[in-house]
Amino acid sequence: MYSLAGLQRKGCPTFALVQPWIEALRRRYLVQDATPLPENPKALGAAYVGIDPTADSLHIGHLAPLQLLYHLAQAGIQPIAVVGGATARIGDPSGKRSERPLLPLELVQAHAKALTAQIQNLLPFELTIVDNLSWLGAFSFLDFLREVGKHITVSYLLAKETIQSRLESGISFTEFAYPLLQAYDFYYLFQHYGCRLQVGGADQWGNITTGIELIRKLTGQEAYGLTCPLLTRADGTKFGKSERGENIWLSPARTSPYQFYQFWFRQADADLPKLLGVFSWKPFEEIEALLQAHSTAPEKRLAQRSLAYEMTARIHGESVAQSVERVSEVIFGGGTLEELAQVPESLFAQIVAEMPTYCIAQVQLSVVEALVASGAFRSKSEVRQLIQQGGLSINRQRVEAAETPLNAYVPLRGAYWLVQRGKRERFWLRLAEAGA
RNA sequence: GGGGAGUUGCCGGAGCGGUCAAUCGGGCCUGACUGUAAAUCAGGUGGCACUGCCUUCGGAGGUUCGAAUCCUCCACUCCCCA
Repeated sequence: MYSLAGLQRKGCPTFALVQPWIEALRRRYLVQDATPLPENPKALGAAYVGIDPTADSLHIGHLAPLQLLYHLAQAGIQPIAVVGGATARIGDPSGKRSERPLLPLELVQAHAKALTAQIQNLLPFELTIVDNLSWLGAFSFLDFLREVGKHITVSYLLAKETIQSRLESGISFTEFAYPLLQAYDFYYLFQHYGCRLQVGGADQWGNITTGIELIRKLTGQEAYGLTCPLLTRADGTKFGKSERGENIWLSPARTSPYQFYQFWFRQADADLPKLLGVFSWKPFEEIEALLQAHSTAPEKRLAQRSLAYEMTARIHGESVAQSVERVSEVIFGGGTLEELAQVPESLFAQIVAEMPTYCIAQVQLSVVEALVASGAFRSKSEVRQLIQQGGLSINRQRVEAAETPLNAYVPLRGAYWLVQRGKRERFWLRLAEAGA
């Protein structure tokens, strides 16, 4: 038996991780904290990760814990994903500065459906997916207080870092009670699926240990917890958001495959060991070889390319990944306008389909007017400023003056202008047919 | 219930009657150098018909030639006492 108190603080290494199966995860940067774990992973029975359906898609922040599940499944542990149809209606205070608005039931259910499908497609093996609404939904408030609440003291919850940090800014009883719901999930899975391990992001440590505590109180048996680090980049900022601060979603409706691919492709060299370790399904040795090859010629961006391809293929499929990769090569390859114009029709169609495209209705416009009218930019000042700074190119040619008429640039295939904003952002401006 | 402090641009945070579209820092954007990397340096960061004009400093009124700055009311946040 171990002391829970000693395990609650994040970031303090609690003991030596000697088991080889854990060591394999650790060198992939997938381990932040763990309770003492059994030597044989099979003793864990099953492992689960919980995801609350607070949006209609997963984003890449959800991937790391699922990767834990992936590797555990490889080690022979049955993987379970809990879609938190019940808990999403309450709101997890972990890592949140302020109270969250309550989500309507129908919305949560729609989200849960979408996430279930995504999770299923994400892991290459049979996976049990359950919704905690199926057991928490039936619980009456009184029964919950009697059967669950009785076993966890307020002071125990108050000691949690996630609760602590919210005491000043305010936390409702609803969110305060959240850890109990998640604890009960763990208990339920322990009883019904023989699940003894819960995994999650580092921010879930408090909730996980609460579950372990509940299981111990109710059954006298031991359960385990394992968290992966919340990813940060080498410069200390949060990983997983675009430069603009938007999430990178798995749903193509929210983040296009092209943008998804580009996101991975742009990662900094210094972050690659971590990113490949965490996200790639390649064997560790293969990753090391790749990093080695990368370091001899970093300008080739071998590692970024490999990572971007693998992730895009996993999420959006092999053929989309190929297409997006080819498109990126053509668009960023630095080819001249002539080369771009001579691209085969089928590839050109692909390029246009994959990249963001903005439409205008007529050509009798200045560059500035056209870009604003198409919706690509929010204001004319923004475009003018960009031009002034030399950051705007159309059809591979730098725009020198804001008043330049758009038709000073000959459109590709009669209707397309390739717009480059800075060195990374590229999109199409398209002349829409009058009737269309 | 009583007393006090506050609400400014993406964030932090100055400004306390005119010279304020608002110091500064962070973030973000762009350029140079490069490799769609990092670091560094430089510039930019409300809108427009751009040497000018228009709309911004919690909301609504008011005082004044003139307000982010003063007054009144309202809303919200925080702190202290009970």
